[in-house]
Amino acid sequence: MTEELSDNSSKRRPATILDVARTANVAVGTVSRYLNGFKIRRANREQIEMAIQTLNYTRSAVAAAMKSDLTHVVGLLAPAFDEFHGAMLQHLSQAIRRDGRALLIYCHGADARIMEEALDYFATQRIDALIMAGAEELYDRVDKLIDSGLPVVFYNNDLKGLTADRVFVENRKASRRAVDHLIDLGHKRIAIISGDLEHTSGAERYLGYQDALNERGIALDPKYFAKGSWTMLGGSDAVEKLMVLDEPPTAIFSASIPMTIGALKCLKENGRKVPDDISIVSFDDAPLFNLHEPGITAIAQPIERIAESLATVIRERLAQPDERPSGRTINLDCDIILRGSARPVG
Amino acid sequence: MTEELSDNSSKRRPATILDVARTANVAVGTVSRYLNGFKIRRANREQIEMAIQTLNYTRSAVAAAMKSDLTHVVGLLAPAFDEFHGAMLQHLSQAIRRDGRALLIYCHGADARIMEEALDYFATQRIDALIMAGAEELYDRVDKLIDSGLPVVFYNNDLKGLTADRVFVENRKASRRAVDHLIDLGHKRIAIISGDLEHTSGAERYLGYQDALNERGIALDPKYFAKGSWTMLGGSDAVEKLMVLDEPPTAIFSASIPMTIGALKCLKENGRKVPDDISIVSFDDAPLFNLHEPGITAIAQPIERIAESLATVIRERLAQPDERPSGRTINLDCDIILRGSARPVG
DNA sequence: TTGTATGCGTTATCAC
DNA sequence: GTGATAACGCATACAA
Repeated sequence: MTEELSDNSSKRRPATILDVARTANVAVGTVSRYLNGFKIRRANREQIEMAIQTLNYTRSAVAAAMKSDLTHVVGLLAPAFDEFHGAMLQHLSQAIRRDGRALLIYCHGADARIMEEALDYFATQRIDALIMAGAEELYDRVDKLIDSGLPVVFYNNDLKGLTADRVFVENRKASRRAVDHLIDLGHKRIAIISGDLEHTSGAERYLGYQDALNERGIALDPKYFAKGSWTMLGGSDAVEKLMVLDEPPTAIFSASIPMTIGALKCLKENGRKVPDDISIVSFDDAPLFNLHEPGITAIAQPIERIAESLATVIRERLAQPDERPSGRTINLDCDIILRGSARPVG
Repeated sequence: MTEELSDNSSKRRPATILDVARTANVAVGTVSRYLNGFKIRRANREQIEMAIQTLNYTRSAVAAAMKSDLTHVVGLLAPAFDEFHGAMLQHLSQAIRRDGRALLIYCHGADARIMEEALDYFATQRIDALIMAGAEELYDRVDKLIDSGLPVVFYNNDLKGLTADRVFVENRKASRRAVDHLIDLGHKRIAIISGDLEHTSGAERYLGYQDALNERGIALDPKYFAKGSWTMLGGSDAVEKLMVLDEPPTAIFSASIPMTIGALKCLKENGRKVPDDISIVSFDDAPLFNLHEPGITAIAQPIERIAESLATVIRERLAQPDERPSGRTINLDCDIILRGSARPVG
């Protein structure tokens, strides 16, 4: 009975805008106006500030969201948080922080069921925007989400046909440059450890590989195509197959960090020296690639600029809630970092 | 004027529980009960399910949160998303997903101002629980948060004196084992590249270093203490100082991955071979440490179990909202992974 | 079991 | 500028 009154330390409900209004002797509207940065009478402002202090008032974003339909939360659907996604997340988080928002993250580990679950969760949570790598299986559901008014931004992998913003890197161009580099060094038997071709980034990296070979008059040889499925295990399996070929490749282009690591591991276990026995170039750079002996020549995505671009796109989209144009696409260039893992053939 | 009616594709407001009730010819209460998994009449259930389908209804977590005071969102305040935090985040995210929750993340980059900003943001968002590494500067504010009823879980660094749950690893014991290993190999001039001693994890790792030396009768020599401040740059600076000593160390214990990388980089640039010229052991393991030549002997934190423990602690705490006991502490053991970077002295 | 009515903490729309 | 009041969408106590 007296419980509720006596126990005022642990379960006391937080002060509301109403409490503040009462304590400050003003109307709730006035407090609300103050909180939202509108001009109010000076005397009132001081009263309100004092009341907020004494009551320890914190405005409830959830109640505010009911009216404004804005949660100040941005969803991020990502497969994992490896080197690339970790770095990306860090910069992204810091970038949208400046707009008063934060990231609500869902990690799906390439499981389609979890992706759908994530979409449901995000829909329920009424996030302001969604950042995700496209996945064909999700077309209908993402379409619905977009249709319901949720701004979506794709990165890494496209989901074509949907009205959304997009931030990508020039996968094809960069891959071509990487393979060009190998050709420049005299390599002709160049293998690719490819990501999933259903992913646009996987497909484009393969196309870049193809471009380079075509342009330099080197015939595309299917036996030098090894699927690595983006994973470390896939990378080592791929190298395993490549090594037993009659004419094994003299150089490898690996389409991602985990696959590169797998490849290096397999090479090492089989006593193949990089770059003496075989050259390798990796798409995506890792801090330790520089320290590895030899240093791993790699394509570096401009992670910071990707994050900045994502933040900018979202900021601008959310600043004009009514517009719904066809969506913009940003394409960022990558750098190639020359280190020791690729050397002249022979 | 007719705008609102004609434009029913882009701006149509989402269906509410009320719409569902109307379409299904039942009362809102019934729909609510259905949504929350209570038993209702079969015919009604079918009507409701159909209505939800046709109306494309998605329950609003924000409205629900107003009543229940539960947002199903857990805050995570982290300094960065490097190897350790990235892996941790991934497992944590997947673990709490099973409880229907997701992580709202704020990245502070060791900036106290941003940490406070994060706390404010989290308070406003009415998260269900907060996971964070302790930081002395935040004592008062976190205290207030806890006092207001927010369950807090500390990891990595403690913030002593607060009533909260805690999930840590045995930093001291593991560090001692690492240094023991070096002593076993005959090293006597063993340096530590230390993290920040204000952080409990930094302090404990130092204590473990000290324990090992003490127990084996090796005098603690202040010139072998080098502060690395957790960063890569700090790591290389520390090694720089160590190398110009009259009697440089024959072995180094580095208290974190970035510092280890910095140390290796500096060693390499100065032509010092690991382990021929100097041995090194790292606290925290990285995937590429295995590939490095030589492999880096490292202490591996049980990241998955940390994540699981955090998830469990939160699950249980949230299952008993009324209890407010003194908080439990979980201490997890680390593994030491022997590779080639430490070898007998001489 | 089901329907009704009220409250959760804000913001926005009015008159004043 | 300010004060009163009506939503926002859901959950729930209570009556039926």
